[in-house]
Amino acid sequence: MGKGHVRLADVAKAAGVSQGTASNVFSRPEMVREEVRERVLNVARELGYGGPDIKGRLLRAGRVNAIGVAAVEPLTYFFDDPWARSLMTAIGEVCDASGTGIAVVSAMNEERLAWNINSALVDGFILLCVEGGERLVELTRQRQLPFIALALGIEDETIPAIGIDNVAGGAAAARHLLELGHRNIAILSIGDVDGLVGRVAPERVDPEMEATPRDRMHGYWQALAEYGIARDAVPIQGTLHDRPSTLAAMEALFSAGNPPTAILAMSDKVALHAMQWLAERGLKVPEDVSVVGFDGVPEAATSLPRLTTVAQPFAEIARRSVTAILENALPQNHEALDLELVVRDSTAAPRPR
Amino acid sequence: MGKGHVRLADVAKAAGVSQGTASNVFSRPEMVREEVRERVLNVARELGYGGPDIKGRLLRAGRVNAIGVAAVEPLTYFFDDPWARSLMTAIGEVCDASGTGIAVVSAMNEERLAWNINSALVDGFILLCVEGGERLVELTRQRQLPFIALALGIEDETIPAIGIDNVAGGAAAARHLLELGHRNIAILSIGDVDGLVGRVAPERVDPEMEATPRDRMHGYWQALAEYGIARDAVPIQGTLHDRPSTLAAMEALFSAGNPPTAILAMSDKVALHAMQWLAERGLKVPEDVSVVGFDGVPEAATSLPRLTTVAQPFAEIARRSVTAILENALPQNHEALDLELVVRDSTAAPRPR
DNA sequence: CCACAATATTGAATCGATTCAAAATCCCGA
DNA sequence: TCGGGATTTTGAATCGATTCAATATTGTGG
Repeated sequence: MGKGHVRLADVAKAAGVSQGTASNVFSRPEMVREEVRERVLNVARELGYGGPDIKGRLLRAGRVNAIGVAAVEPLTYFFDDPWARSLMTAIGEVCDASGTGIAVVSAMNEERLAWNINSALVDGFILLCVEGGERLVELTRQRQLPFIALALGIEDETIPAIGIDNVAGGAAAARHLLELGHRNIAILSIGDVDGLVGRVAPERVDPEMEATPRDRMHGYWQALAEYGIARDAVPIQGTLHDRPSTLAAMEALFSAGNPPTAILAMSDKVALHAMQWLAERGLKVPEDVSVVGFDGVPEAATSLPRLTTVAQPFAEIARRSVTAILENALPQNHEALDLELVVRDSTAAPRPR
Repeated sequence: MGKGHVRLADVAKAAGVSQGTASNVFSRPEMVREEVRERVLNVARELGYGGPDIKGRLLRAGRVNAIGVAAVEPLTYFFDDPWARSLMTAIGEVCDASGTGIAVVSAMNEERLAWNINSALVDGFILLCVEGGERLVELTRQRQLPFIALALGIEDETIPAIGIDNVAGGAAAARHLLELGHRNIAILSIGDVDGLVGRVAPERVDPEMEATPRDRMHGYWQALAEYGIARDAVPIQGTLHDRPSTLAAMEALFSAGNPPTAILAMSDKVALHAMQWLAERGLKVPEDVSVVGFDGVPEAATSLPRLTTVAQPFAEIARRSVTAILENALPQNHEALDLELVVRDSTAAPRPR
């Protein structure tokens, strides 16, 4: 910190050995005679030298031993959002095992994002492409480091990515409700486009929605069709994936005539907020209304009632991502991992009427 | 990434300019004639040069523009634990505003922790001293970077730290319950020492507990004493600050005769688990049992019922910590920030009997 | 057309370590 | 005491950029 920063060269000179030897004292101590080693160590202590500076070492080694996780979201996203946290936790587990560090990189604005991506000291990136995925990928490409995109809905097969089978997952969720006997189902969609809040017409889904919610929607529709239910018959309420818009969506759904007996929520976060709204309105889950979430975040397992959801294989996603980057063995094709319907206490047959 | 890594020198040579000029093209473009700039940029593109490598720049500049947050916990802790997350979110907010990155550094074991601390590419550290704080401080000291300790209960005034007034906070929490009329109160303590699980005798608090829970305990006792209640009259159940041990503690508290009408929990996490246990047992909060948490994490504001708690000034702690490190203006004395009692729906007068 | 100021470019030093071929030293048996 | 293999140490090159004093070029007014 101070001015007179001591460096390895200073220690070497003061101890009367070459810089190479001094370096060895710290990085490969077994290589240097004990007597010399001790002398150097002593001098180092006297001078207040705290061991090799990582920056110098880094320049030679070229390896940082850390991976960056990036998203077009504020930094708080990584610690706030249930999905991001589930993923970060899983990534943390893998990194812990391999002694790798994690740097979270994010951005308030475009310009800063570019700068952050370019200056992050990492060996590679995991990209959380929830929003603005294309841009994020483009930016990261320039950095010329290994990266892998998650939650990306893009067709471009040249982008290393790990995906999940959102269509099948959505279908499983809807089918579960249908099998229980529900025929009056409403959908809570997610997205960050302002236009897609409030009642959303089915025609707008394909052109306007991001890939993830779009695929989930198609999954819902697919199962619904199997039971002869038309798209127009299931109301879609768009949310901004936050509490206020979810509450508003529920309000709209239940203030209209013929309220739904079951809700398909495109994320657990939204589902959990919806359940809170229902509880505050005195509606019982699952007796009055069934709710199915999506993602399988830990909160879903401890909510009251515990939430039925479609779980992502977070551990598997994390494992593949981290090893792909660390070993620079990026997947050549887009793999879509399977999701698993986890039935818990938030779904039941509709009340007979 | 391949083998033939292009560097600035290559670009310079290929473009027929000096390395200095080439450097300027990227870092201070206004300094070089447009014609030259364009030529260099073109050559760079052809060669596949992706801009200055951060590692080289770093070595010169010496500044990373990132701060490390460290704890003697696995990496998952930062994304899992409510308290850590609240802090991380607050830190993220401050860092976002100043364009600073965050690296989380942690450790499974001692050895790895030392290595991680020493090799983290950061300008300074924020230390989460929930456990093993002394050791963490010692390790970080060697790195000779600015650091600031949080949640440290240590007397050593030479350690830059930001603390909170746990005694006053604990007293406020207890006083709140006492004012409501509760006289039969139980305490849920927290700690990672195996010995302090289950029923804890008051005598063991001072010698065995970590500073934070110890101070909170003294705060509770202080208020209790004001109302003439002896230490021995309030049962203390130790938890490991996780779900299973909290559930076990509640079990013990309520299976004995004369169950408490109110619970003082030393953290919101524990309080929230306790409330879940109560709900599952059919006990109503606050009608049957009042619960007060500690910390003021966001979950406490959205739980059902919303949790009364003693809130830490997370934003203020984060602001002070980050600016202290970034400006290398570390506090010279231990400041203890005030806590605020936030009364919500989990506390009420005890049922008349 | 020249002197002189303003602007661009160069080249070498620097940041703080690691690495490795070559040189020096050590150790041991003959 | 000497040879020669094993072990240590040295010194210089290298990693990939930035910086800045010195030099070259351009532009302007007289």
